Amino acid sequence: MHKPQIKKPGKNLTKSFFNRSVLEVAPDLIGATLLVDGVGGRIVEVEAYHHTEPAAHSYNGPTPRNAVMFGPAGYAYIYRSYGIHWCLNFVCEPAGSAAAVLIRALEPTEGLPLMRRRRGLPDPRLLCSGPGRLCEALRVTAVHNGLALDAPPFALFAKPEPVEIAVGVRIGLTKAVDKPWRYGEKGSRFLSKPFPET
DNA sequence: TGCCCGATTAACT
DNA sequence: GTTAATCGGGCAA
Repeated sequence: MHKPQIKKPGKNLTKSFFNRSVLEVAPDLIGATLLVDGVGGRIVEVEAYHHTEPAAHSYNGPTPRNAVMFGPAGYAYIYRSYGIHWCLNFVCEPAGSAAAVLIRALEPTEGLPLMRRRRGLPDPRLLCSGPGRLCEALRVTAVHNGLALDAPPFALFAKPEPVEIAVGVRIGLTKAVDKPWRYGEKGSRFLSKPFPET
């Protein structure tokens, strides 16, 4: 009689969600839920990249590594960072824009024991607070490069309610350092770095 | 072919 | 605050 209710964090995100300006999609992702094989949490920090600015991997045109960025919206672009870490991006805008959103931090909600084991650290704040960290916690690697975001192993749900957004400059760059294309949930304790107070 | 450096992290002092 | 770890992309030669 009582129907077991799967509590969805929000409505499923489709490819059309990503087929917009990367500067609209990026803040819209704050508060959305990202799961990989059922493990993940709420997105609390992202950065936008676009081929027209020199900080983007796509700035110098297509290569084997960044090919996915030049494809259609709604797919995962994954690259190796500093020879050590993996970083996860969502491709946005019509094919050829080579625009993407880097997922920088999650608030862990699903599969915490598994994430703790993968990370080897008990502190929930250190599970997904950084692009390399969250890829390790969700076990995202090159095998996910080019996969659609609206099909397993990915699951994405829109934010169920509005979120207060903080804006700042992107982290770890030497080029185009002044663009305010970093977005986060204001006051979140799961950011890779705090946003400077206004 | 060789060289430099990066959308990072953790373990140091 | 500093630095080692570690490797593929991109460019010069």
